[in-house]
Amino acid sequence: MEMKNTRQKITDAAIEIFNEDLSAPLEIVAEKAEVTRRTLHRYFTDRQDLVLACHAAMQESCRKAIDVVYTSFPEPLERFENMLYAAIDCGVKFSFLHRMHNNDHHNHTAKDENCSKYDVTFNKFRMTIEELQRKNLITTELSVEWVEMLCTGIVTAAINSEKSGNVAKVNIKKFAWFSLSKGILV
Amino acid sequence: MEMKNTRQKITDAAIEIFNEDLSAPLEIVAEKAEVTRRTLHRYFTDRQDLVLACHAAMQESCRKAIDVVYTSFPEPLERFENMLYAAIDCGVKFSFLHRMHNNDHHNHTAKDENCSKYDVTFNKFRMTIEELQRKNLITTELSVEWVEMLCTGIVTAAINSEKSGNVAKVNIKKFAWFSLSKGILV
DNA sequence: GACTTATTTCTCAAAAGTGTGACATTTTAA
DNA sequence: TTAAAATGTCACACTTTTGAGAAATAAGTC
Repeated sequence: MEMKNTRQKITDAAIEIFNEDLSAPLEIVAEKAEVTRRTLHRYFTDRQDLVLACHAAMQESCRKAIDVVYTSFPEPLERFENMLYAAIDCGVKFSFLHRMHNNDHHNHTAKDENCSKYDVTFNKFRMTIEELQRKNLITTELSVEWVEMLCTGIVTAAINSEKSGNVAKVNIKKFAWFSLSKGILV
Repeated sequence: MEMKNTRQKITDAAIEIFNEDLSAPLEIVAEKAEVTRRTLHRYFTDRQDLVLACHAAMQESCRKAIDVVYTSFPEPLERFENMLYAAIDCGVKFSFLHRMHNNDHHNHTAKDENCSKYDVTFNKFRMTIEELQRKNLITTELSVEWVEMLCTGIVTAAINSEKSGNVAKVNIKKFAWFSLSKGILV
C-alpha cells in the first residue's frame, strides 16, 4: 500500500462518517478506513486537520466535476441536466459540502478563501438556472433559490436511493432528471 | 416551570442538535434547552435514554400529523398534497427520523417495535402513492420507491429553505408542492 | 409562613476520546 | 535479499465527557 492511497482512504472514510455524525470518534473513522488510529494520526495531526482535508477533498472533487460539465455544454438545459448527474456522482461529498457551508455554526463569508471557492463552484449552478429562466426554458413561478434547494434535495434523494438499494441503480439518474426537469418546467 | 414542559424542551433541543451532530456533548443539548446538564440527567439517565426519547417523540409527532391527513382526505391527490405539508411541518423530526432508520448502523427490521411503528406511519405515504399510480393520476414511469425518496428530498429542500431564509416563508409549501406534483405527473 | 417540587450549583470519580513516543512487524521496491 | 517506508502494537499523559450525590436556591401551592 502506498501512501497516497491510505491518505485518500482515510479522507473518504471520514467524509462518509462525518456526514452522518460530525463528532464521531476518530476510532470509528480509522475502522472504516481499515487502518489504526495511530496511522490516521500519522497523516493528520489533528481532528481539525482531518476535517479540513475532507473539506478540501470535497471542494476539489465537486469543483472538478461541475467545471467539466459547465465548460462542455453550451446549451443551458443540457448543461443543467449534466450538472445534476455530476452532483449525483459526487454524492455524499456534494451534500455534505453544502451542509458544511449552510449550517448554523458556519459563518459563510466571501472573505474566507474556502467559502469563495465554494461560491465559485456553486454559482455555476445558480447562473445556469438564471439563464434557463431568462430564456423561458423553466418556469419563472419558482425562485432561483428554491430551484437550487430542489436540486440538492433531489441529489439527496438519489444518494439515499442508491444507499437503500430500493431503486434500481440504472434508473436513479433517469428518475432524478425526470422529476427535476418536470418539477421546474414552464 | 412544570415537569412536562422541561422534558419536552430537552427532547426538542436534542432532536435539533442530534439531527446535525449525533454525538454532540450533552452539554450542548442542555444549553439549547436552557437547562443545566444536571437537570437533563434528572430526566434522562443516559445518552441512549435521551436518544430513545427523541425517537419516540419524533415517531409520535409524525404519526399524529400523517394520520390526521390520511383519514381526513379521501381524494388521493389532495391527501398526498396535504401529507407533504404535514411532513414539512414536522420538519426536522421527519428527516431525522428517516435518517435514523436508514443509516448504516441501524438494522431496520419489522420485528423491532420502533421499526414497525415507523413502517406503519410511512406506509401511508407509500399506499397513497400506489393509489395515485393505480388511478393514473401520476406517472407509472417512476417507481414507488423513487417517489417516496423524492418526497423526503423535497421535504429536506423545504427545511433547508426555511433555515437559510433565502426563500420567502410563505412560498415554501407552494413551491414544494409545485415541484413535487409536476415532478411526478403523468 | 410552611411545604413540596423543580432547578441550579458545586463536587467528584469513572469513562471515553485524543495525541504522541518507542519499538515491532509488514510491505514495497531496489 | 535487503534497506527503506509504511503500518501496527502498546503504553502513556492528557482532555473532555459523562453520570450522579449533596446541599442551596427558586417557584408554586396550600
